[in-house]
Amino acid sequence: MIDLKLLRASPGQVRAALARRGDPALTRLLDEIEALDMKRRTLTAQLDTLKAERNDAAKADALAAKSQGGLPAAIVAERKKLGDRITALESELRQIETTLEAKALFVPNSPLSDVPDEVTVLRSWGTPAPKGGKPHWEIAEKLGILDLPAGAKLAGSGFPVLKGQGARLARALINFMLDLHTREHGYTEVEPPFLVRREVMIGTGQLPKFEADVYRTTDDLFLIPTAEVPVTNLHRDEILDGTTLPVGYAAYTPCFRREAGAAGKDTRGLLRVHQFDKVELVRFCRASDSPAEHEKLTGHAEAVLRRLELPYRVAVLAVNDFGFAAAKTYDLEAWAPGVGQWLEVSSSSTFTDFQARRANIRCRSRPGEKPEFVHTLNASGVALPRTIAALLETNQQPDGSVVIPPALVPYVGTDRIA
RNA sequence: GGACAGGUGGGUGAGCGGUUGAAACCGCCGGUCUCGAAAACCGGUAUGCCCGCAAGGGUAUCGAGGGUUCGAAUCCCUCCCUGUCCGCCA
Repeated sequence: MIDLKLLRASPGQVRAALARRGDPALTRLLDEIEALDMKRRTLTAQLDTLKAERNDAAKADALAAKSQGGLPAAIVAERKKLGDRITALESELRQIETTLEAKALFVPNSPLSDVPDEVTVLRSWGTPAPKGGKPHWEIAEKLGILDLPAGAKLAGSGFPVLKGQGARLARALINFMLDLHTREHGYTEVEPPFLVRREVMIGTGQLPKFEADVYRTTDDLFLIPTAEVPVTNLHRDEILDGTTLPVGYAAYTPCFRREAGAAGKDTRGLLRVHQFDKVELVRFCRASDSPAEHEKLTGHAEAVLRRLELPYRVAVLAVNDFGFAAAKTYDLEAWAPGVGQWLEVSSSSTFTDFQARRANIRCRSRPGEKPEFVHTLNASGVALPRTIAALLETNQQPDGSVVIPPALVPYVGTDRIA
């Protein structure tokens, strides 16, 4: 949520930062917001004066009513007039505030100043295998661990079915990742609801703008597109004790996304699906700590790929290329030699106070101090389908079998899927 | 799903339609006392918005949103949530 006070205090600065996102419609939106904010303040001032008048009168009337057993009709009429005026102005104000909020919810987060104009690869790890070999869907189909037609029969395209060692592999990855993050990175494991209320989706920024991308149930609950949604909102409307920050949560959930993608190369196999599993990392910290926290968080996601011995690279996304709510995003891309692509298996973002404002998550550094908004961050740690794709393609053998990386062997229960 | 009972500040818990942001207790912070601590005592302890450089002032908030009224924590309506019993069920 945009900071209206900041917009008021330094409109030039706010506009310049948002302009980098390259959306020309934003300027007009900000104009409207500024005008509404102005109206709101004028009206609020008027109303407060009238209400002060009413409160003073009510106190006097209370005494009079008690001693005289009632109020003169003239007084009652006068008070009623004042009351009616207040009611009228209040409904006007309410309408302005509703409109203002509706518009404000469509303003994206301001990118941090160190976000580049072009996507930039920052570092890479491991030695990518030469492009070649089979794509993961061919490997998996041959091994009988992936059944795309079965998924299509049940729910349509984009709903893969994992079978046998494939299902086992998915479960192994989930357990491996959760163990890593909870035991070595200090995260608290959470299993949240997979359906959430509308306001929860608004809190993290999926709504109101991206309603078309998410699934909604008939009783107005939404299937989570990521665990970020329920886990970040865990602390909505709270004032956290600043001395306990930062805190981190790790959550496994399925994720549901409609995002209608055209059929074709990118939608083949496991690369883009409507339902997938993911272990998500969410962190809450004080504002001053968030840049360092973002690096730490990204490192936690990287650790997964290193343990799995999957070559990857880290890129900082360009200013016009990352999500609505994010202020800065790193993508982790694992190399998949079969399809010959770097696959985005994790996105690591800092949201500064954008989500905290929407979800009203604050902290107090010391008792008695004014509460301030926390900063929220999250990263996939990591998403399963593309990781499985990279894993299968990287470790495929000439005989069609797939070698399991040592870190995963105890979880899969075998060192090779054949 | 059906029937009741409830939702008050960090917690417990009072509150007749009228100077109630709200008693009391607990907790927390500061102070006195002490070599230090405990105990005791004293004081302070919500958040948003608006005005103001500040000091401060105004206003709103008793689950949420509407309504009645000169005036609502208190009355009415809708919704949300919690508890208990019944039904159903992994």
